Amino acid sequence: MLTQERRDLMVAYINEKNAVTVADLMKEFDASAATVRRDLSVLHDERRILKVFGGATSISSLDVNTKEPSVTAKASLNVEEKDKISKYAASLINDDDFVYIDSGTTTLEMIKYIENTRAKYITNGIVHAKKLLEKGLDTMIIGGKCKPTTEAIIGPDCVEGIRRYHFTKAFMGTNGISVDAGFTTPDVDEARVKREAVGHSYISYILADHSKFGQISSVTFAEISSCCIITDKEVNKNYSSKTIIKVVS
Amino acid sequence: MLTQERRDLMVAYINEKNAVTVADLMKEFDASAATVRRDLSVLHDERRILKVFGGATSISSLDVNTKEPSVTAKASLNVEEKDKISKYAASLINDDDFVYIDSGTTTLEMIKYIENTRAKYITNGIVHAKKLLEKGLDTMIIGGKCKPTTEAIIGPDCVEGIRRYHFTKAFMGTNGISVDAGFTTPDVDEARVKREAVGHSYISYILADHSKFGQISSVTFAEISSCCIITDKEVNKNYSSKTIIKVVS
DNA sequence: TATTTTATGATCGTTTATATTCGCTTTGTG
DNA sequence: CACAAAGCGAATATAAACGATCATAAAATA
Repeated sequence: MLTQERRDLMVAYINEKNAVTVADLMKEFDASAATVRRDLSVLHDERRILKVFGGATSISSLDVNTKEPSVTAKASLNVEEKDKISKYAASLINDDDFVYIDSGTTTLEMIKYIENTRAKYITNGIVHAKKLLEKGLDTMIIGGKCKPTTEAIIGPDCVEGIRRYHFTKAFMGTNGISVDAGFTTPDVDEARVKREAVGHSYISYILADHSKFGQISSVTFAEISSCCIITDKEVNKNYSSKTIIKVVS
Repeated sequence: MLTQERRDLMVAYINEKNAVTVADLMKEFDASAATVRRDLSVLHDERRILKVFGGATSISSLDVNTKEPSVTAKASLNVEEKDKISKYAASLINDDDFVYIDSGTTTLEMIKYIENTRAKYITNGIVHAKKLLEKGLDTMIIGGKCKPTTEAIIGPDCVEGIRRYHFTKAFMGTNGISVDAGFTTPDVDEARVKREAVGHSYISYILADHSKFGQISSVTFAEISSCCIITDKEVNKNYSSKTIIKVVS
């Protein structure tokens, strides 16, 4: 059997079983322990499996949730709500709109549902730009420094880049919403970019599920009354007096 | 049996079996090991199969991303040569370099081999930026309009964006190299971006396998003497008098 | 027919994959 | 905590596979 063939089959085998020992693989593929370990090391380097002590596990079972490792179980439950929010946000885009799409997972979700091909789109998310292009949309990207973790574009060049445009609609993500602190995010540089984007948009929409209400991160990027919040549940009447909230059923 | 006929049948055979050894093919097609290997090398360069140690595997089984399905059998892609060129180019990057990486497949290959984490990188390729980030490198992206097919960033904003930087090294792709026409590419907008990048770099390297020599596309983006060519084979002595050529063994 | 181009098979030094062995580290259990 | 068992990476030797080269044969071209 070919080396490559054995490794390909090994990946399939591990994915099927989800977790296997070195001994299992030795029997299954009739190879020595050294060979199996070598294979696992290679496949691990290729990111095709996860090599662990004693054997290997499928990578796919974990990879789904690794996007935001610090997020607690509480937040990850709101998948369905986020989906509805994204869908509604996408439906707001009209012909000839000049749309800014903020980096972040919520806005990324939104791109799936965008249907309007007559609008123009601009984003500071690398993955966002790629997704927009794949949908055949008229896409632009803001230049600047790339942030490793979130694959967002930030920095002074980015801020300056935004400054020359005037969007009709901006779709933003946030980490916290509070009446006093407004919309907040943990990263200073990201906050600057967000602030500039909101400032250069005719209307700004914040996409946030109900868990974001009452949360405050380190840096404010917009006042509570400057944006329209799209959410799934209005948790507190305090907010309605300050800003417009669209509750998605 | 015709050589071409044998190779066509070989592809079908490999696709059916998904993975075969050289010995298998020798028996099946009654040819020597040398001939089988030669065939496999050709078919690999043509991206019709995957040549691996000991034999070959079907390409469809693994490579989900069939980026260029329209490539005809005749268009040899010179995989091996491109690989060597990319590797050498990557080795040229030093500490504190400010490196521009042009969009395109050849330069994308190059990123795999980049090891210097002390240099700064800037690119107009969306996928390039993503790959650079994944390697943990200090990455920037140029802003502007996104071109759907190549996922490159182009347009006046992009040109203006480049204008404010001064690179120590630029790594460029090209479609054609000619003594008279210089370096050429089919797209006008892409040519403008390339021209600007070369103009703002202390040294510019052109990554091109030997098949690019003598080719001329619609738009010139640099004179023949303005860049250093990194290639695998110097086809014509005419070039050496005009520019510096590094031939990779 | 003479010459060039292309395909093929044999040889040879080099590279790659493998199994085995040997210390060292991790894990689990008393 | 201590100790045994299992797992691990590194080093090594061996066999298979490889690419490069060369000479020959077939096909195309002039």
